[in-house]
Amino acid sequence: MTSKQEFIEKLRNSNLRPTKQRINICEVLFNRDKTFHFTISDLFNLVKDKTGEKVSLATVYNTVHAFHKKGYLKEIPINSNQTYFDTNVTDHHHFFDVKEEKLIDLKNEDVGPIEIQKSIPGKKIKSVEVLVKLED
Amino acid sequence: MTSKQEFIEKLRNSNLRPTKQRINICEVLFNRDKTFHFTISDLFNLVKDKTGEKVSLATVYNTVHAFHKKGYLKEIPINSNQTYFDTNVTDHHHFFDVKEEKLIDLKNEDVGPIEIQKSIPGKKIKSVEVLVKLED
DNA sequence: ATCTTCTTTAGAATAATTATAAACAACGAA
DNA sequence: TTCGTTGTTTATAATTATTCTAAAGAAGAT
Repeated sequence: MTSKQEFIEKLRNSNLRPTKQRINICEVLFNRDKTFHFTISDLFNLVKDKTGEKVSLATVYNTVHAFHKKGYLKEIPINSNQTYFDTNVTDHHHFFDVKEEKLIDLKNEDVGPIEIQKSIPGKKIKSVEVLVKLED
Repeated sequence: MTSKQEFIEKLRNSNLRPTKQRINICEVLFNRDKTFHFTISDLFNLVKDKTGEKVSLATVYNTVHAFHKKGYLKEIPINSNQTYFDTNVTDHHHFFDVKEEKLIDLKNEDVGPIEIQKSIPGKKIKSVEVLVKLED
């Protein structure tokens, strides 16, 4: 069970004051067992459903972006018109079930080490992400 | 050098009639040596610059989508507000220069073999793609 | 308490994409 | 070739995701 104190700490670390609305957002994001893949729209609706309190869309965007910047959320690249985020911020990869449009986590040990044998002068590697598409 | 006949064939295979506008689009897309990464907006501007003839944005969208559906173009998943396409439809990997918002192809031999040690019952792997983000 | 600074919010602004519908072009049969 | 059918182009409107704005309200420090 994740405590309110942890939420407040996360918010403070992200340079956000712990307001009622933001704590409700944390409740939906982090008070769960399994990793959570979501769009802003998903989150917006879940906050209302789970806490019974309305939060404005702008607050959801603002909070998610701050968490993302701080590294408490990870953005996931899939072909979609909406941006997906993930509460699992460890270095990991994804299956994407093309038919069902569903994301599935891959543990780091599920994918062998990836060697990049090319470099661009003046640039360094920020991240390496693998997307494995699945079909029937 | 790619011929007009090839463009017409690609268009017909995609269930599109070969019109002047669509052939102009093909000219920009396929009449080149190296692989081409683009957004719809890039393509729209290049058609005007390269052929001297204006094409409506709607026609560009419609043609690109048909080619994508048929497999003549590939969509590249990057975290961006715009959708990127690639004329290289083989399985391959990418660098993405986050600052300059530019895609760079990685040859298959630039990336070591990738082992996926997990499987989902009833599903098989369709593709494995790596996106390497670069920063300064 | 009080003052400053940050936050919330509804609604407006923006940007990418998709839909619409009227004028027009390609196709194919006679 | 001509004509009817069907697909296409286009400007523009509609839609959708996201960001911005500015006024009212809440948190933090003293």
